[in-house]
Formats: sequence, structure tokens, C-alpha cells
Amino acid sequence: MVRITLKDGTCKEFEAAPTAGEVAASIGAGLAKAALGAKVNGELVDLAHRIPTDSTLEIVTAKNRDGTVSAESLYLLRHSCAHVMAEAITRLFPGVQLVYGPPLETNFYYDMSFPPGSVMSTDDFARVEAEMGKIIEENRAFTRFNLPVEEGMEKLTREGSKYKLDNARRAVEAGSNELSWYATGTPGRDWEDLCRGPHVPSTGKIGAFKVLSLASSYWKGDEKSDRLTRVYGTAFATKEELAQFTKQSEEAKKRDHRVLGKQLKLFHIDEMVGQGLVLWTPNGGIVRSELQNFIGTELRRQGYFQVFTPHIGKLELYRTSGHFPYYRESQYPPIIEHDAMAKLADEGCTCGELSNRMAAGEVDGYMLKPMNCPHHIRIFASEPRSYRDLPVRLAEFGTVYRWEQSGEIGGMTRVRGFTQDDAHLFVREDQIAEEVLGCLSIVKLIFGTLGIEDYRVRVGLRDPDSQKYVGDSENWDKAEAACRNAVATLGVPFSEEPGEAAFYGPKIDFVVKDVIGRSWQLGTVQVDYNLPIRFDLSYVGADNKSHRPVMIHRAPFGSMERFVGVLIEHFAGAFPLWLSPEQVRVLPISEKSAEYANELLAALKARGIRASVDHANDRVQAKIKVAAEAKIPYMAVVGPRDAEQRAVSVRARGVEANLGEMSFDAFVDGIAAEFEQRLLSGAPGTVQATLGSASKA
RNA sequence: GCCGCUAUAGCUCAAUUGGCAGAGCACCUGAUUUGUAAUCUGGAGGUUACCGGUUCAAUUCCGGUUAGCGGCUCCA
Repeated sequence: MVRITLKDGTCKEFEAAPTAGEVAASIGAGLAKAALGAKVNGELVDLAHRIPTDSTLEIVTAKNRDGTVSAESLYLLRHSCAHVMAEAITRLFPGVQLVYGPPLETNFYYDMSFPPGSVMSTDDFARVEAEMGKIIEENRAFTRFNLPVEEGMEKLTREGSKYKLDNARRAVEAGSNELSWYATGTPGRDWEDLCRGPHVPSTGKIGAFKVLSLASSYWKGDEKSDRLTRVYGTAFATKEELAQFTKQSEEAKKRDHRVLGKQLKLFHIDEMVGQGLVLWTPNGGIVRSELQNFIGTELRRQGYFQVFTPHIGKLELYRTSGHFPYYRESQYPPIIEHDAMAKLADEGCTCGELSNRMAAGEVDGYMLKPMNCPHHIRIFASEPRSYRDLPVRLAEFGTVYRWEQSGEIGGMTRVRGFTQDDAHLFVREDQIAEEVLGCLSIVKLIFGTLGIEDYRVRVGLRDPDSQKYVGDSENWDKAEAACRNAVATLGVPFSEEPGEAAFYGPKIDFVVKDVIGRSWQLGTVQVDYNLPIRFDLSYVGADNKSHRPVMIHRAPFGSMERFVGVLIEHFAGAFPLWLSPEQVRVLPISEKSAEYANELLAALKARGIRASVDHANDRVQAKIKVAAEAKIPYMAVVGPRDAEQRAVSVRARGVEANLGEMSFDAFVDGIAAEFEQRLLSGAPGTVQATLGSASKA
């Protein structure tokens, strides 16, 4: 007797161990038909999975009870579709070896190795999709069969499948005592793949699919290993869901900061200047300086000192910090002095020798700074410090340069030159906790003001097996504890991730996703016991003895480039008033109202508001369209009627209607207040909300 | 750096098998004086990213360079 407890608490009894599918059938024919898989004791399995002992069971269908799309069903569909795609590709490209094909959050991929001379290109997608369509049409069952390890290995060896053999070996190492295959149809006759499953019952259950893109990958993620071709696709239960996905992808593309950056003239990257070097155009410059002013105010409040340091420093500085040898490959090459260069040329020094001699410290030069900390450290060290002076908090919008790999560069989120809203706090050990909290509070303030809610916090800890870290483990333990405690006090969920620490200390990172789902690190707070040692920093304690300070590195925005890039996507280019390059556009109905429009403009400008008048010889409808496309928060339409009453007709971005009239002064005051308070668009207190609620009343 | 794709007017995109490079928007003219998401007219705008090759002829085919896109790898 096997007792199966269902999700609603009811219990079903079976004489012999039933399959998950049989349980579904016992509940109802409709459910059995809709079933794609099952969760037995929380574990996702095939419908054909036999349940030998008392268990809880949940049938997985395309939709949950509440009508939402079930994540488990998508997992099953995509995993199964990966098999279908692999079968189609192996049919069309003989000799292709399969590697690994997992489902992901919004899609799936299959890594494969094409034989020499055989290449798949995007032009082949239609052929592949047609072949996949046939396989789905045939509605063949996914049939699992297991083989003992030895027999399975022998089979894979016979088939010459290098990658699958390796997958099997790892499965065995992980404790499997047998190997499983899935045949798409009948084992021995139809296409099959080594796979641990689970899958949907048959290919026909895949309602909609699409081959998305081609990419390359490395076997086991190791760049020294085999290069593989990765084919991405996606699958859904219905065509409607696929259409929805396609539509969402297109919408996301419109919010992409690279698209909006061009459209709204926020930044420009110029081939003649260099890859990954951002030029902030006037509009982007406004967004950036507003953000910098915002945080600048907070920094003064928290007792930071503003400092300024040059963009380069001697190699010796970075040898001392440890950056030069450690990150040599990802820095712009050093700058060598004229005399030194001439001397080396006379000696017939080769490039290789030069590189070695610079690393060894025999040749000096300068480097574009990859980090601001060494400069700030030298400021701290420039005068004797007493324990009473601490914490010393040095802040700078410091621009740094890193030689990122060419294939990794893109938009504003991954660049070669960027400005960190950097600060370094030199503190006593007993001050660490409070200061880290202070840093976190700035991040919280920024995210709160901008309405960024969708982020995660990562506490990066050292990987005990790695050699890349400097300093002793006792200090590491203390620093890690400080980070953990501070984040816990903050009251936000976080994850601890070993191996994610910087080489000099643990860190707290704030990570957000862009429109295409890629994660980016923004704000960061790092505790560092090591650089003070490397630079032999000290302060005089209350005991009149010399003590070592601890450093905290922090950058709440991270880099201005990346932050603004992410912010453009967050707001879809529709910045709140205080960040908008143009805050108000005055739209005279005709030339007859030009004078009144200019008067309004002057009043706005007198309050520091960024406004303009559209004097174009166009109808107001056209002016509205142009202003709407420029994503300007407010339009003030003025005609003879308004001039007579000293009023303005207000439109707010995103609202396709005239919000109503406001007096000239009330409008100017309202905009100024919304600006000053850095309100989010439509929030209580904004001109939009005031007019909106008035019109409702 | 690696794999695949892409590069045409300021922007978005066309251009049959290789045969005179085109549209919309933006820009400049002129008319219109307009009340809530595009009024009409005319004009200007190009070494088809760059370098080389094949050909009577190259935007189109081939090679290279540069840059962009999607991934991989990396990310102090």
C-alpha cells in the first residue's frame, strides 16, 4: 500500500507503487492530459516516475491554480525542447557532438561541438526550427532508460562521445550508481541523449518554441579548453506565451540604455576616442551632476572630506598597493618617461624585457590609475594622525582606467574608463561596525530616493582554497564578521558568497539586473585590513602608541557610468523631474502667446529650473508629440486664454490628457518644490499628483 | 581575447541574380497663427565604416582592419 498525499491535503492509496501519471489519472482525465510532470516530495520528476513509498505529490501543469505560468512547467518544456533542438541539429549537421543543454530562467541552450569545417549560422535557424517542428509533430514520448555505470560507460565509449562520457564520469563521482538516458521515442530506435531528466511526457507537449541565438562557450567554462557552440532557444506551453515573450523582448530593447542614450542624447561613445570610453553629452552630464550633487550633500552631512587626485601615479605606488603585479593584464600599459625610454632604446631592450624589468621594479614609469585608494592612502599618510582624528573620510569622484577585454565592453555598463563615487575611510577597529553601517545607509538613501527596489545584496567572502588573497586569516575573519553584522543590521535579505571577495578584503555588493536580465554590481562597501599594512599606515592611540588603522572602501553608486546606464533602464529614460535634463517645456499655442511663454520661461529659470520654450511654427499637437518623445516631465501649454488669467495648462509625461489649469505662480512654485525635494514622478507632492487629485475631487 | 552576427544620410531602415543609392523622421526655405500626441510646400544632405582583391562593372562576392550586437571567459 502506497499513500500519496496531494497538495490540498487529500490522500490517495494505491495497491502497488503508482507512477506520477497514474496518480494524475486517478484524480481526473483532464488533469492527466494537462500534466507535464510532477513534484514528488518537492523533487521534480517525469510523469512516468514510479513512486515506491508514501509521498507527497503535486502535478505540474502549464498553469498554476491561480492562472500564473508555472515555473516548473517551463523548466520541463525547455529542458525537453533542448533535446528536440539537439536532435534537429544533429540531423542537419552530421558529426555534431553534444555537450550539455540545461533550461534557464527565460530560455535554454545546448552546447555542442561542431566537426571541423561544419559551422552553424543564424541563417540555419529556419531549417532547424522546421526540423524541430517535425519532431514535435510526431509527438514522440520521452522515454527514460537506465544502465548500470559500467555498461553505460561502455556504451558512451563505443559511441565516441567525449563530452557525454565526461558528464557521466562526473555524475558517477557525485555518487550516481546508474546512468540515465532519454530516448525521444523508443530506446534503441529513436534519437537519445544521456540526461538525468526530467522531461515532459512527449514532444507534442511543446506548444511553442524559437531558436534565439548563437554564441560560443568553453568546455567546463575553461578558456583553455575546447571551444563549443552554444545555441539558445526558448519554449512555452502556448503560442500566446511565446508571442508575449517576443513582445516583452522588444519592449525591453526599447528601454535599453544604449538605445535611449542615443535617442535622448545622454552619452556618446566615439570610435575615434576609443572603445569603452564614454563621452557624457550635455543631457547625460545633467543627470550625472544632479546625482553627484545629491550624494555630495549627504557626504558633507556624514563628515566626509572632498579630495582631488591626479589620473596617474608612479608604478611604485601600485607595486606597493599590489595592483600592478596582480592586475597587470587588465590595466592600460604603463607610461614611461622620455629619458628612461631613450636609455632603454640605447640598451636595445626588447618589449618582453621591458615588461619583465618593469614588473621587477628595475624600470620606473607611471600608470593610469586603476583604483583611487593608493592616492587616498598617501593623503592619509601625508600627516601624523591621532586617534582623535579618526575616522578620516576622504571622498572623490575619481576616474579610473582598466583594460577590459574587448569582447566584454558595451554601453555604459562595461567600459574602460569610469568614475567611481569613491571614498576611503580610515578608522579604528572599534569604529568599523558603525562606519560600515553609515556607508550602507547612503546606499539605502540612494536606492530609496530613486525607487530602486529590485536588487540583491551579496556579501563576498574569501574562498578558503584560493591563493589570490593577501593578509592573514585572523584579520580576514574579523573583516568578514564586520560585513556580515552590518548587513544583518541593515535588515535586507542577503547572500554570502565565498570566493567573491576582493583580493584585499571582503565586500558587500549591491547587484541589480538590466533589461536583458544581466546582473551588474553597483554600490559596494569593502573592509580592508591589508592595504594599511602594505602602506604601513599608523595613528597614535590614546595609549601614545602607534596603531594600525583599518580601511573601508565604499562607492554607493559604484561607477557613475554603470549607475546611470542602469538608471536609464530603470526609468526607461523617463527620469524624475530632478534628474531630467529638461524639466519643463513651455508650449505657446501660437506666436501670439510667445511673450507670455517667455515670461513663464524666465520665471522658471529664475528658480534654477531647466526649461525651454518651443517657438516652432507648429501646431500645439506637434509640439506635444515632440516633447513627449523627449520624455520631458512637464509641458506648460499657454495660449491667449491662459495669458489673460495668468495661468498655465499643465500636461505631465505619461498622462495623455490635459491635467488642468494652474496659476502661473503656483506652477512655478510647485515645480521648484518637486525639484528641491527630489520627488519621483507622480509621487505625493508633485505637481502631477496635486492636479490629478484636484481633478478627481 | 574567443565564437557567431552586423556596419547604407544625423536617426530608423529600403535597394531583384553584381548594373545610375532611396524613403520616413530630424535639419534648412516659404506659406499658415493654429487650444492638447505630427498643417502644407520646396530644398539640402552619401568616397555605402576603413584598407585591399575578384570583375567590363562591387552597397552587393572574397580577404583584412576598426567598431557595434549576443554569448563565453574576466571583472580590484
